Amino acid sequence: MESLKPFATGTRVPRLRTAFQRCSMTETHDLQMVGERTGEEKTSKIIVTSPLQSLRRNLQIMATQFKERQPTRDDGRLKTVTLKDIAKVAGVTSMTVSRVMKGEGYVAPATRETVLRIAKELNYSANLAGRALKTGRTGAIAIISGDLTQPYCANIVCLLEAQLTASGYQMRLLHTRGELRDLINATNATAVDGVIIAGLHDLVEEFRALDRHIMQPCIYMGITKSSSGDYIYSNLSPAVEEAVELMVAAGRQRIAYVGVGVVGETLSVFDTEVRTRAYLSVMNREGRVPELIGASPTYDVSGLERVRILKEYFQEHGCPDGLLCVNDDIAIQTYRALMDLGYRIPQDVLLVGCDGLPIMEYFEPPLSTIAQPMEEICARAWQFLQARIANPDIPLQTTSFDAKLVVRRSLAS
Amino acid sequence: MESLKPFATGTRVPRLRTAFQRCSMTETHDLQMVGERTGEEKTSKIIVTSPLQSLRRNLQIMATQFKERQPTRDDGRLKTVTLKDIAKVAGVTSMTVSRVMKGEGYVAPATRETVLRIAKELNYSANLAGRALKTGRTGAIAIISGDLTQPYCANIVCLLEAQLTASGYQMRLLHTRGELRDLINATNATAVDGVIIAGLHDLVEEFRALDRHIMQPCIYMGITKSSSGDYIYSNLSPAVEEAVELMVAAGRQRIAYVGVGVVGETLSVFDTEVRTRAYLSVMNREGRVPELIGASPTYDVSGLERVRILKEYFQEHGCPDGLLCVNDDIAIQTYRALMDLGYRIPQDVLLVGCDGLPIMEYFEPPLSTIAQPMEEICARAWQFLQARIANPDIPLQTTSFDAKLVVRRSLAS
DNA sequence: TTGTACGCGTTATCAA
DNA sequence: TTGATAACGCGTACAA
Repeated sequence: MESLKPFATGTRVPRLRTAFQRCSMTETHDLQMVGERTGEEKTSKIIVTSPLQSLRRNLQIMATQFKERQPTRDDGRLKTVTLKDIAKVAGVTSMTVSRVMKGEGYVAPATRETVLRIAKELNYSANLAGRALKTGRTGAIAIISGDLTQPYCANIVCLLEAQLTASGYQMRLLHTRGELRDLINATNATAVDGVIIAGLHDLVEEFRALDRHIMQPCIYMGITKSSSGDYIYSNLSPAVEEAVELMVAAGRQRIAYVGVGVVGETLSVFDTEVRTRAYLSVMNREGRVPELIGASPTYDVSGLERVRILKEYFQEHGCPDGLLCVNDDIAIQTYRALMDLGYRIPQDVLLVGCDGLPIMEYFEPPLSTIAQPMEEICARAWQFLQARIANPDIPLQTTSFDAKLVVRRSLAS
Repeated sequence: MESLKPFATGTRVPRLRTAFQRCSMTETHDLQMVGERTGEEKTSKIIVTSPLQSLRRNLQIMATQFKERQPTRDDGRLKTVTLKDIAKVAGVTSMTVSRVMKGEGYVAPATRETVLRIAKELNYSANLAGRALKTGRTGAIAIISGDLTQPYCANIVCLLEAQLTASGYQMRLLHTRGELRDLINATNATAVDGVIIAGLHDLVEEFRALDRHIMQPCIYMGITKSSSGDYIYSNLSPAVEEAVELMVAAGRQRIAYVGVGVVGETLSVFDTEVRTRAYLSVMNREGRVPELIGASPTYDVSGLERVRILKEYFQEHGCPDGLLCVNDDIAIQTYRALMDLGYRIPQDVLLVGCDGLPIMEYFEPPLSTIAQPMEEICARAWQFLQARIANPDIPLQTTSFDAKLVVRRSLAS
């Protein structure tokens, strides 16, 4: 490791300690571009120092696609290229062009080629509004999801987006912080061919009570079943039970469940779901005393406030030696509370979350979690929805997937 | 703390250790619903044990909104209620109904009331395709964002969604893992009134080279400026310099920068941006030797692979005593690498990330970061876009916001 | 204050 | 293999 001198900003970096000194990727390209209408020529130099292949491929695209912006019409609206424009240039009718574009019906090969060339030159792209008006299909799917800032929801949206895009559909993301009624109305006002409801763990029950008002085919993804519509069910129970049994096997005495809701004479509705039931069931089977901890009275409480609540609880009641959290968010908040109070994981407390967030692995110690097979679930949801759209009268479609316990150091004593 | 007996699943929980034992929220509601066409009556009991007020409000909605699904037409398409349907019932023309719905033009109060009542009864919602076709406005905005599984992007999308929704616009989320060309094409094919480009840190330069092909008004949000279009600029330099100066003041000798890209004779394009420049500049000013560490040759490398690369680097070259990371993701990956190798933060290494992700605060020790004022940035972006849509010919709109260093324990020696 | 006529861009249908 | 026609639902322009 040689010693280096300081240098001014903007100068080349001489020699640095570096993990990647294998190759210098610098290349210079002369990029020639010709405007289609004006015939104007442009040349610009581009220096590529990037290993990302797509950049190099894009140089070609830039060269071939260079074109001026379309002129605007007198009324200020952008003049877009329509089927008729292409038809006029090609000397055919818009119907022929339509057939070529859709790839359906009989068109003479020569005609097809001409039309395609012109369409490309004019940079044609179909007006979806016109098509939707005629066909009644918008080629879009609404996704109703929970708060995207929850990585769990973001992940679902991402996976679904990949699915839809692959099938040539677009995604409309719906999400409201307000009344569910607004969400339902928004859904109906949104021109889509179908709806997927996902990641609304806390609201799904309420939502389902209103979903008769959604006019489009509708698929549920989640941890509750439905009697009225297609759904994908995530079965968390086996993994929850496995986690508790691991804690028992590790000799832990006081195994508690951290959830959302008010714990009173009756469990809060928020927690009368599958995870809580599984926890209570296995605790009963093991002859243990259940302990329910409310980290947050409702879902709309900030993370730091939950940390405060949990610290208060642990200070007042002492800390259990095994903690099962309703989701990874709360597991992370519990982690923070435990750290603040000086507890050690896993020596003093075992900790496990639920959702399978990748971030869990990065904490010290790495945090265990219960993971759902999200890729498969999302793929299946899209499959169900496509089938339902194609034929609204097919019988009820349902599947369930088992979640899997991911054991990391936070669960290994 | 009394001792408790186990109980069977599904029974009431007798008495539990609990943080919230204040109140039992159980209420029972009889819900009466009447079908509008059939006159059929339904009653169901709902038990509310939730503190979430919206649930209670929704009971009323359910009662008033109950309605059967619309019948389907012979051709299978869902029969939707149109302006004409309402007009027929109300004994007016569709134009009158249109005026009422848009709230524009003169309509007699009595007529308006009748129309509104009927529209509500028929559960009318406007066909966006028809409106878009006529007006050329879709009421939708495309957001081109990076990978939503990056919390940074998810946050932006969330904030923008709130902005758009508040203005009565819808959001179309565009994102491709493939060629940028596809993304551009998708943008044009998507019927939207405008585009916001955000969170494409790694690709924004490439993208900008192609953005002439985007037909709609377009706003950039990011850490690079543009000469050709409206943009919001996040100025990270002052905060980066502040972080380095803090490390210097703390007596740290070897202050390195962890970024993405290949470090060779020339810095990779990925890292020839504002953060790297600010780092190099302040190191130069302080008379220090810069050290650039490539955690990942390109952006599409998995987090765990980056951890591996970083560990390899630290094992080979030893560990710097101050680390500045290009973003929070990489800061978290660096954290994991340091933990695996037994380094202590902040005793052995000071660590700071960049993005202002909330999750940073939950690590032990809490990790410092550089935060952009995202709410303001997103609000401004939407403001710019609205202005540009209203009048495409207004002069270039630009603003810049300074990022702020958030000092936590990882930066306090 | 309300109505008539027309066209936005596309495609289904039928005719040639 | 291609063309003519009509219609999808809405809103602008103008007439009454």
